[in-house]
Amino acid sequence: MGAMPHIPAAAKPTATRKDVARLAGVSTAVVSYVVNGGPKRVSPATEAKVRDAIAALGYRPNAAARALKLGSSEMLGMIVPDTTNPFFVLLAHAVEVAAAERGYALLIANSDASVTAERRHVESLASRRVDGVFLSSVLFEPDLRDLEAADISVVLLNHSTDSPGFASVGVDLRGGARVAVEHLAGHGHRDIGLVMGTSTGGGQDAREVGWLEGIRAAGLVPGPIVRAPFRREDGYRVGLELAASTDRPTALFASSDILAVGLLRAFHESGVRMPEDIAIVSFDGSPEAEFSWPGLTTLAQPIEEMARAAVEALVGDGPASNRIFPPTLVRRASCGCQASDPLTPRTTAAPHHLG
Amino acid sequence: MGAMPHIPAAAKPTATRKDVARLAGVSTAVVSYVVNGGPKRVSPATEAKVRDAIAALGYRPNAAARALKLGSSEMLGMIVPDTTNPFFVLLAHAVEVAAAERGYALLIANSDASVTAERRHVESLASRRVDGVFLSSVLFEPDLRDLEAADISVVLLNHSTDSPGFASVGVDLRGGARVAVEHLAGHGHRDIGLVMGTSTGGGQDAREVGWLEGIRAAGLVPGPIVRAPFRREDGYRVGLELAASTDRPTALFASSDILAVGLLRAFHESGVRMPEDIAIVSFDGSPEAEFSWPGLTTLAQPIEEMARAAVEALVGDGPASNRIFPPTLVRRASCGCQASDPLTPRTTAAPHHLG
DNA sequence: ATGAAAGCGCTAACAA
DNA sequence: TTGTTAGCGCTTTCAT
Repeated sequence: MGAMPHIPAAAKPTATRKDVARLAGVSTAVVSYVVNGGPKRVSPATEAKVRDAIAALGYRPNAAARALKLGSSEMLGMIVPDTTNPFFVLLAHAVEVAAAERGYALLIANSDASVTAERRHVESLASRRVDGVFLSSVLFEPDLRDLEAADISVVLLNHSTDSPGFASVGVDLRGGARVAVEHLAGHGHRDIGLVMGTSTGGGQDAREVGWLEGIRAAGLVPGPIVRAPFRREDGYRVGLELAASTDRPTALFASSDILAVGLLRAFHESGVRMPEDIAIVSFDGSPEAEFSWPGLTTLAQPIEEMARAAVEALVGDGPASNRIFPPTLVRRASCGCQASDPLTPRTTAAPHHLG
Repeated sequence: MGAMPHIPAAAKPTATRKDVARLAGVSTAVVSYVVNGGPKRVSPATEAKVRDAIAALGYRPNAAARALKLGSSEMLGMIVPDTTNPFFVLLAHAVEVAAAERGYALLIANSDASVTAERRHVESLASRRVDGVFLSSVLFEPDLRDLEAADISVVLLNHSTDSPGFASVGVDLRGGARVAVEHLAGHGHRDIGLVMGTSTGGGQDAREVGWLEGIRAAGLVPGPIVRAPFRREDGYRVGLELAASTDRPTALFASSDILAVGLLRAFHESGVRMPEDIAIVSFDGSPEAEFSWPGLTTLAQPIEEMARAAVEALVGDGPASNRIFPPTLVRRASCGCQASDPLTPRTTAAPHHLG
């Protein structure tokens, strides 16, 4: 306990509902009615007495008891695969806000891209009887058995393939990638490579499909594909290789901002100018893309909307659905759009929308 | 519940401890003993029977019931002021890991630098009967009354002034700032400015004190002080002003990496070269400092250690203490240390440690 | 409009 | 070594 900030002598045992009832001269049921605003009505006079007693005692309902009785903890869980990636961090924060709006607290667990940790966390969340979990899984095809067994609802967050029977919220990876490539082609590029993030599960990432579609649509030949884990340092590593290679493409689509951040750094060190020597468009729309040098043209994910949709899917009462949101192309300097590269204003003016 | 991923027909009511007891042919107490490993011993044979029953039923203890009985939720709360700042995000993650090591889940709440939100979250955490909270307050002198009233332990995380009676964990802001300035002075700079982040509460930030100390120690005259909120865009804004000013200092100490990231961007746009025209040292040691261009020399906070110490302070049994950790100077290119600016290896070799 | 009381699932003191 | 049982604080049905 060493951390108590006050003089222990003052420690009064936490007031319970019974104490309030006694002080207010009513039954415990009545206290419940006023605290919860129902299910029965109470007369204004008694209500006032109860409120006074609550205030006098500093009474605070015990969430555990409530959860036990109700069978609902009014908590939601979220499993985040990578706190090193600002995209997930922003997403988690947005979810926390959206959940709070509906009275739910959020228990966040980081799986750090480990399947074992993911399972362990599912276990812990199930035990805590969360009312549902947002799973941003490492796996392409996440293992939902534990969740099923525990009879807890899931929404797959950041999942972009339609999976009948599951609720999911994601972004249109394929369409976004395609827009990226077409944008680059619009700048006159004919040799457009792909820097693709690799994830744990198998399965092909839709960004790769979209990239290829964009290439085909522009009547081009696919440029080189480079693969690396979704981390800045791996983007850096492959950037160094790309910079040194003799048949370097003139443009690159990077499947994530953090990969692009690594590329930027590698190209700077190698004296490869952007966008003159190589143009880049990336994916996510994180703050790092905005403040990098040059600013990264990126497909911004509508994080708040996705978070809201996910919460709705989890605790709302619509049917299970697969919601796919379109990303927005935010033009900055890395693709060649802006020569002077002024900072993108926060309130993005008239962005290009997909779909 | 539209989000259920399985065929509802299969939904079996969650097994309780009583079901396990029945199936194993023992009493509920015995089940408790094996689940909790005590307080009584059970024979290996019965233990096996119980474990089988648990597995067969997919039994999972109900944390709410346990919390109600024990008066402890085995959850800790953390109030984070700004999820836009990677430092806090990393810190929260480290705390989550450290807490998990001791069997605690972490309920994270973002106050977004709002005092109202901070209070609301304290309220909610208190109601959920968390066993303690980590408070990274917006306020210089946080308001602990609610926490006291709720009789819940607190450790002030990211709090660097000694406050008798409170447990706190922080970094040596003053010493770090001083090292930064001395390092810059060592590079020959005589005009060293300060870009200071402003926070909600009053009170002087120790980094400002340290900066001044460093200046004095080097026998210099204080350079200009510029103040801005702790955000990338504000760093950018003041960077633009600094770039345009006629009596710009030759070096800058920025009180946070994110401020420095904004400065970097502004200087690039303005054609101010770093470190040639202006050298920069910042504070925190976030990944953004590592991947920026040029790489930022920064005072890295020992986040994992701080997190561990905070958890220890909250749930360990030592006396309340004020732990101050020394930051480490990580040399990169922004101060003028590295001409070629290769990426700092992850395993920082022989860094300079503060006393 | 208010009250009495059962019971949510679990722990641990006490009994056997 | 194992079993019985009294609550933890709350919600809500069923009386009054």
